[in-house]
Amino acid sequence: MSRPTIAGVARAAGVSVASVSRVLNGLPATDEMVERVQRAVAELGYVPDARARSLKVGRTFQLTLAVADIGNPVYVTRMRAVEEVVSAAGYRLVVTATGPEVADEIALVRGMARGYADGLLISPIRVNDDLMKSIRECEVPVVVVGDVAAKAGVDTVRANSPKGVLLAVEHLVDRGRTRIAFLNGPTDTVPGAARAKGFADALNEHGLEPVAVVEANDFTFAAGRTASLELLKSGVGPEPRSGGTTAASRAPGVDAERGAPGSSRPGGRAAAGSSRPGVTAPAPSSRPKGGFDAVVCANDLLAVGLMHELAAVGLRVPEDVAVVGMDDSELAEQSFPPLTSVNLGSAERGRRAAELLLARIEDNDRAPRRIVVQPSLTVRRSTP
Amino acid sequence: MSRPTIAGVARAAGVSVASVSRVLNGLPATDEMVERVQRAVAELGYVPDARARSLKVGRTFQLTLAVADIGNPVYVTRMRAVEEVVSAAGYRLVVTATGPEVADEIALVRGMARGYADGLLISPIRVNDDLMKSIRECEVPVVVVGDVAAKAGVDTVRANSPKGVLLAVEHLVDRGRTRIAFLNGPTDTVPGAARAKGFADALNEHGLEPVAVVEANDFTFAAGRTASLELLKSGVGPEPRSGGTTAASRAPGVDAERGAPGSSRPGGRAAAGSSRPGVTAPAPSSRPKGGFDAVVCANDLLAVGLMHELAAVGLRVPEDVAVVGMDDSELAEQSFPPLTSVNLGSAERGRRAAELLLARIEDNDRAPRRIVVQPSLTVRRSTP
DNA sequence: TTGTAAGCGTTATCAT
DNA sequence: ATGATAACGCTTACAA
Repeated sequence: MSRPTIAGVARAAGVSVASVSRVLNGLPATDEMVERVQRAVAELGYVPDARARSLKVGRTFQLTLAVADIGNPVYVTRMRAVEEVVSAAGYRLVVTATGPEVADEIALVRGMARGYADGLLISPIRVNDDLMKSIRECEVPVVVVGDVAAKAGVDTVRANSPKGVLLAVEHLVDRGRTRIAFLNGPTDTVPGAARAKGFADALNEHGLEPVAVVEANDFTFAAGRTASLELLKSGVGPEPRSGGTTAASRAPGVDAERGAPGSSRPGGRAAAGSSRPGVTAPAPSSRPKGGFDAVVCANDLLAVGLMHELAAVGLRVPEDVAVVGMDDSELAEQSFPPLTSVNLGSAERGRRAAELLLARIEDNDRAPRRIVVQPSLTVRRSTP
Repeated sequence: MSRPTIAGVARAAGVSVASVSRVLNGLPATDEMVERVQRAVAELGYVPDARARSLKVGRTFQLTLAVADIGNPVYVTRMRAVEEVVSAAGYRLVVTATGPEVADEIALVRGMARGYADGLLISPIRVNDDLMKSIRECEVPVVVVGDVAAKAGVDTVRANSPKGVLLAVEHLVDRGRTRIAFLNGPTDTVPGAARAKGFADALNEHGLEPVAVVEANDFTFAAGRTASLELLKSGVGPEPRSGGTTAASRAPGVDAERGAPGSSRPGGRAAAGSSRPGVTAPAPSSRPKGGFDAVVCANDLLAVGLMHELAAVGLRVPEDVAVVGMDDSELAEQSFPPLTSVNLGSAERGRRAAELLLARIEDNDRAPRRIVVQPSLTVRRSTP
């Protein structure tokens, strides 16, 4: 026997389907009616069909959260926050993973027209006009978490990345580090571009020259390691190229634990650093002596990748190199040493975005809002 | 103007709704018909309503993956694997997070009757009869990833935890460690119980006595730290209680970096260890001298938590204490030192489970299958 | 307060 | 091959 429908319940209770529906939806009915219906429902184990219901009422009471990479720990914080406000409002949250491609995201946004959910929360990594167009034309309300053009006329909640990078740089300067490198993610992404600019501005503001800027292929641990290798090989390592005692020589018993990939390179490549693909170093004349003593990383995964490579060549964090990450994800506290990280308000952004989405579902005519969440710095042990 | 329906397309194309439906579903039609319909569809930007469709055909072409804790990195591996086979089969994967409570999971399983999806993939942390009952009675096919009673008559894909623990112990013994402690998660959970038994058996097989068994409140990083503190305080630390030179005294420059919580306890509590809640230590007579030189952890998060506390009291991994985790999640390679971990086949289990689910959707009468995925050990640097 | 019936957007059956 | 029409399971006017 198949699943009971409202008709079956009505028959079993000896009432009309309309009455069953009313009781189920808490509309006025006599006590006896309620009683009879509830008994029948319990007896048959009836559960209303959400599809039929939503087909009729035009709402699914589901909200979709689209994330590009479930593997990034920054999303778990966000998901938890979103889930909280969404379920408090009586909605179900469903999470779907889009790939890293813009096309995947466009397909997802377009697909919302199929009626899967009443609204969409999306944080695009890469953005182009087609994506913005599909978002604007989406059948259901969309709020985007991330920095997209204001003219888009869509609700957004974004972080203040430049300010975040500034906090990182200020903290480092505060702790006496001025030879600062930057390990970024791909700059053809929204966060990558924002952070690149933020870093340039922040250094500028402090009258500093960037020691090196490396761009990882992706915002992942693996990409972070690869890029860090480049950073170390690029000739702007922390060892001074002439005399001076640096921390590196004071790290006994740590640097010998593993073959140090960075140090097994052919010697004398220092000068070639700036011509390496993916690595941008200032002209030798303006480059500070002694390479970097601190690295700002565009996210925590990259930072952890970097710390692994630093350890591999016997450099200590924070003594030799201070490292600060961004996102302040769970990984930051789990890493060793625990990572000083810029909290870009991932949870807060999720919460606000969810609220915006709910508000727009209530009233689709309200003017688009653009919320920006301010960053803060969580100091842990990866900086002095 | 609202979303176009199939009727609108029919009108625009000057044909019947039935014809539109046919063209859209690839049923036979003249070239001209196809042409006209497709033009109208493109013109109006028509997208079929999935709810109406699934109401009619009885299938949603969506599959639900329920996870208890999105924060656990073991799930990202699993999700990726599941997503791959599911989308290859033309289904959409939606992920929903249940809480840690059995009640949440029961609610979710029951809720499937609402028609959200065609099948459910669930890995319950805690299991009771009610949950199994709801799974058995679920309106849609369910496959459970995890170890549940065979009599349940449901498709399952499980890991071989005991074998996994055995691999860990064998590896440690192989590397000369015999004073092995166990950091487990809650034993009222499925994996917790399985791993507890596995540890006892594994030690038995090697003629070893457990040095200590600690049970964390949860399979999380935070719980791992708390429990590790207990492990260290319980009096079965690696320092010998009488004479002898241990590794702890050979760790210069590492142990002073942070106030060592474990060592600030009131002295002379060693004997009280076995009476501490949550800590089970063998009777003093049978306890090996010198405490543990290795710890097996029930998952990677617990292991990382432990490593933090070990570092805090100046113990080196793996020199002083070898640590092995379980799950071989992304965190294992990201942790420092990289964690030797038992690969319980998380991805493989996800893949097989998804296949089982698809097969059962095809044919609901097939006999329930119980697949077990064998573990392997990934050796990294947290063991000598 | 309760029942009857229309209709949400599809697909599928039946004629044509 | 195409068109009219009856479901799918529910909610909601409208009538009684």
